[in-house]
Amino acid sequence: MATTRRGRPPAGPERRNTLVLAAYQCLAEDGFERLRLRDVATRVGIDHSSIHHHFPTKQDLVVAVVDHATQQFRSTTPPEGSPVERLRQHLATLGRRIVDEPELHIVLRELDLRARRDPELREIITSHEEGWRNSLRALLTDAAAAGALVPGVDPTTGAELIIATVKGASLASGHADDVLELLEQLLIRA
Amino acid sequence: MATTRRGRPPAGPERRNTLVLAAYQCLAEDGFERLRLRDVATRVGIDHSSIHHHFPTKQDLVVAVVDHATQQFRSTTPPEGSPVERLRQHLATLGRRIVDEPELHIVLRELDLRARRDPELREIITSHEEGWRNSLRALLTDAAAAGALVPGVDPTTGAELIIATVKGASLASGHADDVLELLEQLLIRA
Amino acid sequence: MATTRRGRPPAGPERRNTLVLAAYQCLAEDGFERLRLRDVATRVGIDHSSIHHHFPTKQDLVVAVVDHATQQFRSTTPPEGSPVERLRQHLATLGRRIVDEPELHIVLRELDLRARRDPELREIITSHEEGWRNSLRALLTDAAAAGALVPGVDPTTGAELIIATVKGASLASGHADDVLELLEQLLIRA
Amino acid sequence: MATTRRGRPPAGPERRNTLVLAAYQCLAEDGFERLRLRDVATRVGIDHSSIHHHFPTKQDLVVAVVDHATQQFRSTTPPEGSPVERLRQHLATLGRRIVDEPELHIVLRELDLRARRDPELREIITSHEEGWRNSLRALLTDAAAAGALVPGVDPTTGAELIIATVKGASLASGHADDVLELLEQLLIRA
DNA sequence: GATGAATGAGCGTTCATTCAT
DNA sequence: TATGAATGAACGCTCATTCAT
Repeated sequence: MATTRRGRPPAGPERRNTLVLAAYQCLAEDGFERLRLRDVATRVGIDHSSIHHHFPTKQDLVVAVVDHATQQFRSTTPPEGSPVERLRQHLATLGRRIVDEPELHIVLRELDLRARRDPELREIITSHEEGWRNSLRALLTDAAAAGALVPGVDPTTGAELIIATVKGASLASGHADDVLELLEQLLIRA
Repeated sequence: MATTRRGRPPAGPERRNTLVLAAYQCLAEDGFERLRLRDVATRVGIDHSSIHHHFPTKQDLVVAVVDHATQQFRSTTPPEGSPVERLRQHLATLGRRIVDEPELHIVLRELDLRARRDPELREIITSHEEGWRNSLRALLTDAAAAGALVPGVDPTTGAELIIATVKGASLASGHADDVLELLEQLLIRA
Repeated sequence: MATTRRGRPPAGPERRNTLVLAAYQCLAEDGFERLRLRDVATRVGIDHSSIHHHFPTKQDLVVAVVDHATQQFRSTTPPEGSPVERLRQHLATLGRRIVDEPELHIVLRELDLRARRDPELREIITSHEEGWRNSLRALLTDAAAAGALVPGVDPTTGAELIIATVKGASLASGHADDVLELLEQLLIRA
Repeated sequence: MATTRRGRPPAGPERRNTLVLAAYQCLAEDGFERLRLRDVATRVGIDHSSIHHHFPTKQDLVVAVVDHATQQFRSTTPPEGSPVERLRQHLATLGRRIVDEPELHIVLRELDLRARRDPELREIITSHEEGWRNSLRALLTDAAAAGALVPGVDPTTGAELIIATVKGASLASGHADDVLELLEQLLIRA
């Protein structure tokens, strides 16, 4: 019942995931501009032409990376608790992650730009972002109803502000935690 | 009264600027990933090899584009008036521009990502951003001294917050004006 | 009984050697100045980009050609017999070959000149020539000890003289055999 | 009567010679393979397109370089004295020059190879070499008639041997003087 | 004469993709 | 599945040459 071979990464259906992860890391390190199937293959330890057995085209691999990245992000979305507390934790978590592991958010920013010219990616990215936006809007609406928000904050625009700040903070990742903490203070009633 | 134009594209020393502008537009449309000297040349109406007469390498052209873009941005930095008014106008101007002519800020975001791997670009981008940051910090410090800011806003972090939000807003450019207006309301005492 | 040949050029691991041979012939015909990967590829019947599958860079192919040429030459170095007889046969063989198949020696002369500016080639060429030089020196020393040489011939300088004459004779290949025969007569006691 | 301008090389008809000299030096340093009109122009201090005012094509400049090089060589051909003495001095002069200023002979070897594929150069080179050959043949004939030569040396083949050795010695220029001295000793009766 | 701008053919190299094994 | 060989379009860049100024 040998489930994993020695040394070499496991072949079989997991190979797909390994490739996605490798491509994801390549993207984080070198950007779309220098994303090469050969590099991805080298990272995994297989021949570059073998990639096409798992992903017919480069674009298919890219799409899989987008799925991976958005799922990674989804795991950071609001947990349980009061609306204010959930908002607080959401921003705190994002701030910490951007500082500690900037790769995910860098990749997401690469994808934001790429999605402008790539309809297939745009659809995935947009739909994912829409989920995030709705979640934030609901959170803000609830928090406002509970009187926990600074008055005059439209939940829709507030959600947009949070999204923009998180995105921008991930481009200059050094102070993302401080920036998002300040944003939180400005939004939530003392 | 064009005395010399006859079919050929208008040569002369402006050719360099024309090329920079064309490259800038290519970058805005297709991103770094698909920036091709041949496309830039076609846009200007010359042979692609002629580019090398003005810019020895592609990188040299890219650097010139970075200079152009940062200068374009600089022209939006705070004008005259009271600190609060200048901050207000700065954010308003940026919001309007991001909505009306998103290209500049898209290009700047491309450059942010590219600068992560390109030391030459990083230096230019960093130095330019440092100027912006200092300007914002001074503005916030003055506004705070005048008691016009919401209390508890550290000027340094505040500047960082503004930068992050502007950058993020330029990636989802649709509501940049609303987002930046909200940020302004949150920062400035009613 | 060709079971697999059908139109396509005969691939397989010999492709590398085929390419080296083709490059060698191109070099003999057109010189370094006009050595083009596209010409080499055409000669072999493959696309020029395929060369890079076997030789990452043009220089790698050139190095392989140098190895080929020096090995070709090595097969003409002194065989068995008395020192005088071996020297005689060596010069006779070289003279005949230069007249009959001048390409090899033309290529070697191209390499001599190229090696002046190419350290990688210089090392190979120099080491190969050193072997030849030592072999000649030993031959002359033995022949002198046997009293078969004209008196007053220093083996080291004698080896140098032979090398120079062979090289020069290959540039005006018409009379190489006569020239080398005369040299032999001058060196060896009647 | 200012015959020469300050600093800059003199324009006018001497510009042609300056260019030939510069091209000659480029050729000595980098070989035909890397002979670039731009480099020649830079050396002279003018724009590369200006070369075409003096030499319509690159080939024309090359031809002029060939003329220059062969003339340089001609100035080393036998002077006055007895045949044997003239032969001696000829070889001694050549040996010394090859050691002291190898460039001329390196260029001549470049030309030997290039002439194989370039009919225009071949004609010049061949005609020049024919002069040298005849001169050597006459020298050897006279020396033989005077009983100063080792017996059994056919003047024609002897001339060929000298030419070959000089050429070959210029490719491994280090010991050219010793080599040619040995050749002289072998040819001339003690 | 000399220059700057432009040309266009051609170069070595890259890379996603295809396909027989 | 995986590989090695091959493809072909495209790329940044080079360089002799042309030509208006």
